Amino acid sequence: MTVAAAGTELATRAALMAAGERLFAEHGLGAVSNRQIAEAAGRRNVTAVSYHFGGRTGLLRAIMTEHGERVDRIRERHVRAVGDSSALRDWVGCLVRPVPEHLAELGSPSWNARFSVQVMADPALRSLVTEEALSRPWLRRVLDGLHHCLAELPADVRQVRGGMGRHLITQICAERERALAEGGSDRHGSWERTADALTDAITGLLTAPVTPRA
Amino acid sequence: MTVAAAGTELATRAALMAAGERLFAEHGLGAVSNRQIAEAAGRRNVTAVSYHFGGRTGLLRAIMTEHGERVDRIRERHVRAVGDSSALRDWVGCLVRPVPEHLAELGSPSWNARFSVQVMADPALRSLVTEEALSRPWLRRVLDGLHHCLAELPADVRQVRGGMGRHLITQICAERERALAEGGSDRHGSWERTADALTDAITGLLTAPVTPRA
DNA sequence: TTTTAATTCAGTTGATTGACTTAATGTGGC
DNA sequence: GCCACATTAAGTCAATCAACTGAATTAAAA
Repeated sequence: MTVAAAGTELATRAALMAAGERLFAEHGLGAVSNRQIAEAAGRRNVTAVSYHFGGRTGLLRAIMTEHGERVDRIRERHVRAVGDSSALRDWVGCLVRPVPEHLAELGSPSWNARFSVQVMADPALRSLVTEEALSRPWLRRVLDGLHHCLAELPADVRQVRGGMGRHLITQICAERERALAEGGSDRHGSWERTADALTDAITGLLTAPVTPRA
Repeated sequence: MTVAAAGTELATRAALMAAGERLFAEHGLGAVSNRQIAEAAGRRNVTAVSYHFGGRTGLLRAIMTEHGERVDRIRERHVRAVGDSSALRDWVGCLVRPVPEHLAELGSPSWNARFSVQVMADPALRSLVTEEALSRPWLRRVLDGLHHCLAELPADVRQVRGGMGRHLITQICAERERALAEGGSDRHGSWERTADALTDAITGLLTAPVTPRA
């Protein structure tokens, strides 16, 4: 691959990824064909997705990886900032904040949060998401920190509540993204307030008293 | 429509609804055609969905309505039991418990929780779900009760946290349903424990302290 | 300039889709 | 026995899809 050729290739790849992300977020995975993505990306070659990504799954994976890496880089900063804190809220912040901060960086309208919801909802692609997420080292570090703070919580409860936190981050960010895209209301501070709201809620959720089993 | 004809029609309608619910839950809305539903329902008439429900949306609506009514009937019992309690946890219970109880009644494997996630995830059908949900009188009654208990919470926070509760119920029940269908582990008590876990978590989430805006 | 490889593109194939049409089936009412 | 009607079946239709083919285009390298 030559340098300039790489340049054009990357331009097309990026255009396909952006178009795919947007269309998937707007209409759902099942309602968008590879043709529509290529056309929305301004290519008259309907096989562009197949050529550049080997197929639909390759495109999805590329989109997820790009955002996943950027989010993990933000998360690294947060982890370094909290050091070895043993305050639960610090670690919840490390879990939550990178996501809305990333979305704020993307500007408005962003599509990534809604895209993620679509991929998560697809029974065949579900595993792809968790696999991709758990490959991020700084996320794993945060999960360790949380685990440490919640040592006294029964293992099964900790497990379930962790899943709740994951769902909350994904879904609430998608909802806010949707609201921002539609209403276009106060963009400044919106993501910060979302981060606060999620941190509050997830901290409360994790520390809630456990009803003893009957 | 004659009586016996109605009998056969209902059998086919029910078969189509069951098959559709299962296929949608397993593979996602976009991956299942009306033909496949008819075939899975044991009909060689590929236009059965169109004939009985007027189309895909009609089938989805019928499935949602059926379960929605049954859940609301369970919720009625819970509301009558708590009376005019002012304890938050009672009202959270009224919100949460009807769903896992309904799923427990359906037996294993059930598909409704995963089906609901699929419909909720579809950008075009989202409104259909909330519209259907808010048409249930006992759900509205519960929302009033919750609102009353959370009067001191800022309106926007109450709004967002209510959405969090909704997502949690939907997503966690779907996850448990999936686990039950795959692992088939201890079915007895599983839904009860899910109800407890959700009630604990949502109560904690709703009562968490609110970070003041900067 | 010529070569070379990456990329784009138009066109084809075979399968699948939802919507539609028409005929066959079966059932209750007369 | 016969009719009217709801239901099922079977076949057709145009549209759309992903995958593939081979030619045209592009631009760097020789």
